[in-house]
Formats: sequence, C-alpha cells, structure tokens
Amino acid sequence: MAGLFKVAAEAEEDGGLLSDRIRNALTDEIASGALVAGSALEEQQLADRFGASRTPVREALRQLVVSGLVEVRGRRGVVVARMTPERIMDMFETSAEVEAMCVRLATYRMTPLERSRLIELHEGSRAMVEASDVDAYDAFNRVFHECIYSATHNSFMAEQAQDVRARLSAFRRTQLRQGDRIRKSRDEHDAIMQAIAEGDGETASRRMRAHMLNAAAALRRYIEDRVRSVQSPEPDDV
Amino acid sequence: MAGLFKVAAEAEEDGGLLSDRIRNALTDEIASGALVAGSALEEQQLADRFGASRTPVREALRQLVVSGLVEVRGRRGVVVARMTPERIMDMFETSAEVEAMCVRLATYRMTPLERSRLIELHEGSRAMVEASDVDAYDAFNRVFHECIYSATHNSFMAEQAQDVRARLSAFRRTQLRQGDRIRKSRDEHDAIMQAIAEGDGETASRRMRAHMLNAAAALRRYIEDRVRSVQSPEPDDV
DNA sequence: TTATGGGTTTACGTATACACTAATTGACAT
DNA sequence: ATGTCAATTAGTGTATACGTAAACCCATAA
Repeated sequence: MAGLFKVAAEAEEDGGLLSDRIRNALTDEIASGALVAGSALEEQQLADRFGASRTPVREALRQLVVSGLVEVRGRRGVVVARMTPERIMDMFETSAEVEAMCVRLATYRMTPLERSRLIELHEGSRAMVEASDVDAYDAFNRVFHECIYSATHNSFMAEQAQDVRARLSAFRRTQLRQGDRIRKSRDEHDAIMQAIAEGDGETASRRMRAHMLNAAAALRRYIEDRVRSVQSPEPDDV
Repeated sequence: MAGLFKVAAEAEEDGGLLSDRIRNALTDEIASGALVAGSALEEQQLADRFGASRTPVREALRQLVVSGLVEVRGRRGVVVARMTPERIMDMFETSAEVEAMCVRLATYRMTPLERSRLIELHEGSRAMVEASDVDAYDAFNRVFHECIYSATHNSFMAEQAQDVRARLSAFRRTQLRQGDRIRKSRDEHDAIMQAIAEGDGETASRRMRAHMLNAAAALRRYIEDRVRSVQSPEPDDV
C-alpha cells in the first residue's frame, strides 16, 4: 500500500505506463465516489474506455485488489469494494488511532521549522472557516495532516498513515458539510496545536483521537440522515 | 495491503489462481529471506520456474509492488525491495506503535473467552522458552499477537497490523536468536498480560511498545554484529 | 588507454488469441 | 405454473506474439 499514491503524486505525464495511468484513474474515480461501491468492473469495457487492451487493465485491477479498493468475486470479475457501515467506522477508528500515534511522535520530534509551518497552515485555515469554504478547508486539512505525518520523521509510518487516510477521502468531504462541523474541526485543531506547542505529545495524541472520532460521528449522523430519507438501493448482492 | 495475506491464509489449494499462487510463493520467499533484498526478478525466468507464462508472473509482481515487497526500476524490471537499516528501524517503530494501539483497544474490548484464550497461549509459551525452541516460540508469538489484533474487534485495524507485522517477519526470527532474547520476550509478554488482566489498557499499551522496541534493539545489535564481521556486499546499486 | 558511437541483444510493455469456468436462458417435464 | 437440466454465451484466466526502449558490447578514434 505504501506505493499506491506515490505515482499519483507524480506528474500527470501521459508518457507514463498505461497500466499505471489506468490504475491512477480508477483510484481517483473510486476515491471520489464517481464509481459507487458494489458496481462491477468489466475488463473489456474498461479497456475500451481507456483505449487499451485488457492486459494493462487487468494489471491495474490486480493492484487495486491489493490496495483494498476493489474486491474479487471468484471468477466473476472485480467490484468496487463494498464498504459496510461497520467497516467504514472501523476504518475511521483506525484512522483516529493512527493519527493519534503520529501526532504523538511528531510532537516530540518536529523541528522548529516544521512547527512554524504547521502553525502557519493552521492560521491560514481561519479564513476558510469564516468563508465556509469546504473545498479549501478540505484541501488544507489534507496538507495539515500530511505535515504531521512527515514530522514523525518516520517515512514508513507516514506512508501507512497516508494510505489509511486516502482510503477515507471519499467520505471525509461529505462529513465536513455536516452542520457547523468545519468550525468545530478547526477548534479541535486549535486544541491540538496548543498541546503540540507545549510539547505534550500525550495530550496532543488524545485530542487528535477525539478530533478524528468526532469527524467519524459527524459522518455517521450524516449517513443516518440520508438513509432515513432515501431507501438504500442495494445495487448488487450475493 | 489489506488483502495481501488474506489469500495466503487460505488453503494451499493448487487449484487456485496461478497468479495468486505465484504471488504467495514470492511473498513467502521474500519474507523468509530466501530472496535477498536487491536481487532482480526477471519475468521470463520466474515464468519458467513456475511453469507458467509471463502474464500471471507480471500480475503477481505488480501486486508485490503495491504491497511494497518489491520495487520497480524503470524498464529494468523489479528487484526485491531494498531495505535500508533506517527503513527497517522505521518499520519496527511503526510496528511497535501499531501493536501498542491494538493492545490498548483489545484490553478494553476483549471478551472473557478471548482473554482466557490469550492466557492459555501465554502459559503454553513457557515450555518453549525452557526448551529454547526458537521456531515454536516464533509460531506462538505470531498467534499471540494475532489474537490481540482480533480482540480489538476492529477488522480493518487487525488487517493493517497484520500487514505491518508480516513485512517484518523476515527479521523477527533472526532477532529471537539474539542472546537470551526469548526469555526476555516472554517476561515482557508476562507484564503485558498482567496489565490486560487488570483492564489497564494504557499500561498494556506502554509495555507493548517497549516490548516491540526491545525486539527492534535486539535486532539492531544482531545486525551490527554481522556487519562488523562481514563486509556488506552491496549486491546491486545504481 | 580511454571515451564514444553504433549495432546487437535482452527484457519489458502491450496487444491478441485461445481455453475454461460459470452465469444465464430456454425448453421440457412434472 | 414451476422446477430442473442442458445448451449457449459472456467474461475471466492464461498463453503467445510483437513492438520498443534500454543495456551491453565491441570497434574505432583521440
């Protein structure tokens, strides 16, 4: 999983490997929700869409299987990973624990430069909250957490955290639109920053965990509201 | 990463997919150290070895790339992932934090049945220490930690922990042969079990982290001893 | 002796063809 | 009308073939 987004982070070079381009495209479409969970991914159909043969499509799908974004169903092809509400909550809880783990180490190890960079980012987010700019805050949020990852000075841990976070990106944005979640999110960031400034990694860790779990709870409320209004379609079942 | 060992955990059925069998075989060979880091993996050569064509071999290699066990080098094929000592220590530290995270949740959530199962396992390890049976203790150790993973009652977290642990399996066994590491390892397990029995997840977590970092330190000493005696070969470089 | 250039070769990346499994559909019997 | 069985078909899994790019080697010149 470590390398899943390494290539995606590189340029959009069309000269890259076809199988990698297909993998990145599918990754984006799944993470963004353009490909809904449970929908079948047919090899020839994807090959036609990307103007390629089945070979690179197959390799892309196999990589997505390992990264957990799609699931194989025997010989019946692959489907976009079906996330049950329980599994989504499990992933959010894991993400909360991982973030808590990272911020604890980061607090003890970050350089003054990294600290000032984080403070600068945090200050900049105030305007986004005032403007209720969800997209801007979502982008800031991503950078904010990535800065904490790298401040652990443990590249492997940073990759792991990044992977977990990436797999939740499809849900995070919807969560931010819930009520005044943005404002609360920034307040929680503020409390975390305070603990970091005091060099109290344990407190920063606890606050980060609570912060992430609050985000998960906001998402849960959001989902339950939608389930109440729309009957769940159950697009594909055994 | 999540699904990396899901298939490996299944039976050794030869009827399974050829690409999966190849992937599992290569995974085992890399994890066990049979394939040393830095060695090139040629597609046709592997195809001949497994009596298959290049197609399933390529798919297996692509999956190993995502799981981080091998690295691509432009068009020059893939090589077994080159682990620098720094990266290995990063992985051990991450593993330590992940284990600490798991045992904390597990302490709060495990059922009486899971607790008694863990106690039973721990008791059984005493005889292995007395007999200095490294292989048996290594196998026990794996089950012991997996029980803690599942006791988190968070399947996603359990998978993540399992993946991190699996990627270190090649080093863990050598580490156990260092001095009287086995006896100390069991003593540390004992302290962890005590905290679990008292329902003190925070203490269990701290002790687990220390336990894992001790294992990493033992490995480091072991590696440094070997580096001192043998000049590092540097089998393949840029 | 060393550096550079071109030719050769090897191996990857992709396309296409074939095999085989399993899902689907239709017919027939109950 | 419904259930079951067989035939068809659609789609995956694997093999093979082809194009291309990079590495290697050797010859030649400075």
